[in-house]
Amino acid sequence: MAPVGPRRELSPEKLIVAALRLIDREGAGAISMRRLAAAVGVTPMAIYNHFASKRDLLAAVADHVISATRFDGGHDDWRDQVRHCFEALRGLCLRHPGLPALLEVDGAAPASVFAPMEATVQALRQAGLDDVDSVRAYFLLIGFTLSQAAYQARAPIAALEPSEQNRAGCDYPDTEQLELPPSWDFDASFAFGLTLILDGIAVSARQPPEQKAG
Amino acid sequence: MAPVGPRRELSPEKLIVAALRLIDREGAGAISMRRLAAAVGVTPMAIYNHFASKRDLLAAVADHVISATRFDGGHDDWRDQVRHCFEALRGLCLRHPGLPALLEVDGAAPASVFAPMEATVQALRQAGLDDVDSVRAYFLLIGFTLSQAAYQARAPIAALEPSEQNRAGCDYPDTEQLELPPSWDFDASFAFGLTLILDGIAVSARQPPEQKAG
DNA sequence: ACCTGAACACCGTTCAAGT
DNA sequence: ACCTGAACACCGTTCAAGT
Repeated sequence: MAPVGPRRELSPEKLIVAALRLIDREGAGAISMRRLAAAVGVTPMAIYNHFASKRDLLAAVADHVISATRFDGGHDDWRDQVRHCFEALRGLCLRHPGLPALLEVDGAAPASVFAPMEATVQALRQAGLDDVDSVRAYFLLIGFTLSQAAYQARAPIAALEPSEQNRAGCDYPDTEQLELPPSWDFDASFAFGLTLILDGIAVSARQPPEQKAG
Repeated sequence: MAPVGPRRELSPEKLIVAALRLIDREGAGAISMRRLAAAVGVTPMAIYNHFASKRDLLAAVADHVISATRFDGGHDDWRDQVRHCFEALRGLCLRHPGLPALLEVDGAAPASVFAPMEATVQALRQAGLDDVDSVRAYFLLIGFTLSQAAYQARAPIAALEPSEQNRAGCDYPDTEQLELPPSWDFDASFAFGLTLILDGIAVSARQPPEQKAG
């Protein structure tokens, strides 16, 4: 006889994975204790043997996703380090479109939000910022990255894309007359913002901005 | 006999004002059709005579707050213009702490989010950015402003402030050893970020950064 | 046109049992 | 230790009446 696996068919890990799949597939708003329970074939109250509350469960889901990622790319240049960190975070958000909304839930932002902070603060110190300015720049970077990702995740449903038909008849003449491409390039928009912030950090740290081609 | 006022004691405006007061006092998560109805002394279903859905109501609340604000300060310098615009938006968020959360609700971000866009795009054109980069910079600015305000509104409840006790034992040595003041100065953090972004825009536009004292 | 009351299909969570 | 089932106090919204 092969030794049987763990008798318990339910576990925190199994719940986390099922919750993440539910969130990725139907959005962060679609998850409920009852739907998650049904998805793993169990009674809603069974979940409470593994998590004290829905909030705790969501925090664990966020932590599971974030702690599986390395934000420190081991780059020498502080710009490369910061770039790597927030491109990794953005990649995470694109693969798990519910993640930004998850981190906005009160108390669901877990200790793991300090992981990208660690990598960033190291880099910004190297750039010449002091402790307080490093944390300030970190909040700017993470706010920018998460809001862009949340916006992108919402865009297809909420029709918030700055495309032609959303701006038509909005009573703001300059906004209406903007010449924008028919579909918004979120990748380019993120790259633009990240470079802009890095240039701003360089100015704060009295370093020259990055060399530009052309 | 003085002419009587409108016979109708319920109106969209009355509902909007009551909803805003409820949101300001108990947070955006505390509002429900039933609680709002009770607050104005009416049956929940009476609201549906004035708004098609809860989402429509929340959008109207956000619109009411935002459209009462002038984001264009009429400044000549593009930096002053952008500063004015986002300081006004931030002031709005501080007076109505539920506003950032409100704008994150799917579809509740109303046409009025284009009001700060108008003032910003005008200024950024003047700075020398093209249409696409102006919109990109606008998204950066509004994402930064709203995320900072949301973070600040959440901080007292969610204990997310980067103060000593929240970072203790978080397994990230550099983060733990940061020398930060015991209470976080959100105003200074916002000012830092705004200046940093303006400097970054200046670099993008190939303009010299702002002159610094000292 | 505007408001009510009952009802439907949901929530998160507590509590008392079962094994 | 772990799971169930019933129940409580909520949701947003539909529907049929009332005026």
